[in-house]
Parts: sequence; C-alpha cells; structure tokens
Amino acid sequence: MRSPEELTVAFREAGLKVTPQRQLLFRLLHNNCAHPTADALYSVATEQMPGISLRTVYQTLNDLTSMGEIQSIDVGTGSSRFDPNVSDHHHAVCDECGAVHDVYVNQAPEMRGLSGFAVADARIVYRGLCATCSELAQHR
Amino acid sequence: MRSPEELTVAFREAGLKVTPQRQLLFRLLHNNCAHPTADALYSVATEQMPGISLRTVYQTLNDLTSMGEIQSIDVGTGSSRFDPNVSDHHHAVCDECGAVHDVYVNQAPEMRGLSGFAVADARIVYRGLCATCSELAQHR
DNA sequence: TTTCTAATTTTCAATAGTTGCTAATTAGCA
DNA sequence: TGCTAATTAGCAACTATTGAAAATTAGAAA
Repeated sequence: MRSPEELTVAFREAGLKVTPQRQLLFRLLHNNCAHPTADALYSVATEQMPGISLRTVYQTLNDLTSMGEIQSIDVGTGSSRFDPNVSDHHHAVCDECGAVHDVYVNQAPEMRGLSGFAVADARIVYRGLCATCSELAQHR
Repeated sequence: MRSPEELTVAFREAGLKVTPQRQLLFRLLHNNCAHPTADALYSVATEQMPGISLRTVYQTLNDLTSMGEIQSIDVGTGSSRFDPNVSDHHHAVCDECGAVHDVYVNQAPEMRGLSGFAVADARIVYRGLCATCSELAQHR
C-alpha cells in the first residue's frame, strides 16, 4: 500500500474524507507485515485513540481493500487478515505460533484434472513450523 | 472416504454407534464431489429424514474428519466445505457459480523468501471461471 | 427377547466474526 | 463561518459453528 501521506491525497481525490481514525489506520498498516486481523488492529488503535470503534476499523479496512491498497487474506485461522503487500505472493502459516509470513514462488503451478477452467488467480497457503518454532521443537 | 458399508464396520470397531442419521450422511457423502457445506448436506438430509438436526450433521462431519475419512476445506467462501476425496489435491473455485472442483498439480511449488520454515503442507486455491461459466461469458 | 448403559441426538443457548442501520458528528468545500 | 455529504459510534442482527444438558437409542450382555 501507499504511504499515509499518499493515501491522504488519494482519499480526498476519491471524494472520501480523511479522518483521524483513518489516518491512524493508515499508519498502523503501513509497512505492517504481521497480517493483523481487524480485531488486532482495533486493539492497537484503541491504545492510541480510545473510543475508536471496531466498526470503523472494519469499514476502513474494507475501503482500503476495495481501493486495492491492501488485500484481505484468509489462511484458515478463523478471521480475515489484512496485508498491505499487494504484490503477487503467497503465505506461510506456522501451526505452532500462528504467525503468517509472505512468501514467493517462481511460477504458479499449473493445474491438472480440470479442462476449460480459466484461472484468474492462484493462492498458496503453506502450513508447517516457522524457523523459531522448529528450533524450539528440536530442543524438546 | 470408504463406502457406507465399510464405514459402518469402522465405526463399530471404533466403539462408535451406527445410527440412521450417520448412515444417511455416509451415503450423502460417498462419491460426492460437490464439496458441500454442512448446511447444504443438512438440506439434502432433511428431505430424506425430516427432523434430523443440523447439530448432528456437524457432529458427524467432525467425526469423519478426525477419522480421516473426509477433509474439511476452506476456499474462502465463508463456510467450511467437506471433501470425501482425501488424496493430495487442490481446489479450483468458480467466481461466477461458486462451484468447487478438485485439481491436481505435478509438484507442490517450492517457496522462496522465508528461510527455516518447515513446510508440512501446501494448499492451492485457484480462482477464475469454470468451463461452463466462461462459455456463457463468451456469448455476452 | 429384554435389560442396561454409554453413545448419540435434539434443542437451545452461546460464541466469534462481520455487517446493517441510524442518529450524531465532522471534514472540508463554498 | 456555514453547510452538507461523508463518516463515526453504538448497537442490533446475522452467519457459521460449538457447548451444554435432557431425552433417546444402538447394541452388548444377560
């Protein structure tokens, strides 16, 4: 996603208002590689702006998503996660600590067994143990 | 998954009872490649056994899943879907009609950009238009 | 065949995640 | 400074799923 400053301009150009709530979320999401859930963002946002509503967090996340600034991802952990990295990439989820990482593949694998399907997008979710957790597992 | 007859034996051997409700679900799932949701199965089950409870459907699906007879898949359509095909495969979802198809890949793609992650599993979800829907789209 | 009991089913309440609605507030143009 | 459409907060509602508890039942044993 673009910087908070650039988003401020983009929102105004789109006829959208730039509120303190939105600016806070711009900042919280920028360079955020933690793949936070709406609720996680709400918790952090509340520290800096007590009284901000979860509804507003959802609303802003949806706005940013439909503008293509962030993407909503579902890695099977129950709730949607939001990713400011909108480049073509995939995700690795640690089954132990739940961390979600961005990963890349050389080329999207070609699928077999289904003719005529026009693929628009392919998403891969890797599951396993992250470096830290597999280290810890070895010492047990 | 195994046949309803084989499952009947397997359930009894595991100390589980074989009820009419379970037998019905065994039959509804066997050779079912529609990737139904719990609710979809409940609808069909209700036709043949009015009064069957949605809770029982969920319970039986969970039992079958933990026995490894079916697998629960999440392709981002809101609710879990259940697949009696437990071989190593992936899924293609039509963005138009919502149909979910089983697909295969030659080899799981190797991931880059994350060192030390021990991959246990890789799941690919393709999105796009199925053969039928892309045909229809052409005639518009 | 009847009895017995643990497993199962049903019902209903509860939960998590998310969205719809509405009154009150506010950004930012005129 | 005033105005108005956009936004926020608050809360109800909704979907998917699970928890709990009373009633029922499969199936082993007598």
